[in-house]
Amino acid sequence: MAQVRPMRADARRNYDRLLKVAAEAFAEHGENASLDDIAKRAGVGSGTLYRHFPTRQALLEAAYVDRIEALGTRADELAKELPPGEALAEWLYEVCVGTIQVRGMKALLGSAVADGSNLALTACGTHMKGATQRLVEAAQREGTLRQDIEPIEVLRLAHGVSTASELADGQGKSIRRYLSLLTNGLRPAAGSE
Amino acid sequence: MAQVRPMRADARRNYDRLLKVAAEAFAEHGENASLDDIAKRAGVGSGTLYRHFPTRQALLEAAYVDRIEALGTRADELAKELPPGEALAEWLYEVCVGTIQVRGMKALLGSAVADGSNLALTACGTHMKGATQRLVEAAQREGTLRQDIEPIEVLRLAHGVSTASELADGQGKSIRRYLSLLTNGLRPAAGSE
DNA sequence: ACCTGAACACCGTTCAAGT
DNA sequence: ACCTGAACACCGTTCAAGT
Repeated sequence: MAQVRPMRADARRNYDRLLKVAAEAFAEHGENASLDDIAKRAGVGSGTLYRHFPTRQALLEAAYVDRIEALGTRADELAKELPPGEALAEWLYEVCVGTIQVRGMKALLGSAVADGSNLALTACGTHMKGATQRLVEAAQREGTLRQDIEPIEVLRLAHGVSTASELADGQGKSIRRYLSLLTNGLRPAAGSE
Repeated sequence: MAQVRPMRADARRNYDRLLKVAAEAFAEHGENASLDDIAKRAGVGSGTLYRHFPTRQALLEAAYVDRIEALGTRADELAKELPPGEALAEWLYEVCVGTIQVRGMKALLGSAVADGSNLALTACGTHMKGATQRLVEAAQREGTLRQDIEPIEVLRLAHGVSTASELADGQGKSIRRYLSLLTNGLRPAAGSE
């Protein structure tokens, strides 16, 4: 976390513009938005883009890391306002809505919870897993969520719900419905309390 | 369904080789396999590929239409062997396994159940929807599946389960588990029988 | 009637030259 | 130290020329 050498003013300017433009482009065109186009719209050479963000994934993550952090904060707010089971459900709803409204975020969150993702590799992954863990464990203590489920699995299943909702209509009209089916399935079996 | 003019022998040969190679390529590299590569491996010019299959989607569908038909047949077999609810669950399992083992099929089935897909547009869509409808309605009559769910929604949710399983591990080890959570969620509410 | 492959457009990525 | 943009490789798609 050491504050490495501050950027030169022009570098800083380019970096910020790239992030802003990238967030727009990914939101509009999805994770495969043209990098060349992003560089052009930010008014920099393509090499500059690669200097700052060596991979598409790096740019994608940097573009949305603040949104991800906001989701983490939101989790804690909900945990204070609602009983654990409802807090989890509502948080997952907001996560799903985000992934559908901002097209690039679905890919980002997907790769964050994918099998190979080293925790260390993604700041986003760390935030998401932390937030989920707090909500999931509270719901399990409360007894409204099966004990035999891992936090990360909940995120993966929510990602599946987003995918299904995406198929149902371009927007997220089915998220609420599909998520409640999932929540149903995740409740402890009737006789096991 | 009129048997339009038979193909010239060389055209037929090219058509068949393209399908064979395409099925392999899509299975291995997913829906974005290089079309140029497919043409080369089939030993034809790229123009020939476009003549037979004007869009990537058309080739993808043609490459797997027999597999999709097989799934339709399989649905009827299972309906004879098992009680409706179990038949549906087992069939969805086999569908999910297919979409994960053969990489291109996930995209194909996804687009078949996507919002905009005109029934007419895809033979695959028609097969899948028909098979699902038979299984779903039987399970609803039996009382093991909520009444308020459409057959196509079951397919979309199964697609979501595939997506979640893909995130969990490269193969389909979690399909069984995630699918049973879904089945749980789809059971009629306790008091509503 | 069908096939071929050159030609074009587009995109990602690298790197020599510039400041 | 950082930026630029030309250069290269790759892929999708079209179409004039060939059989």
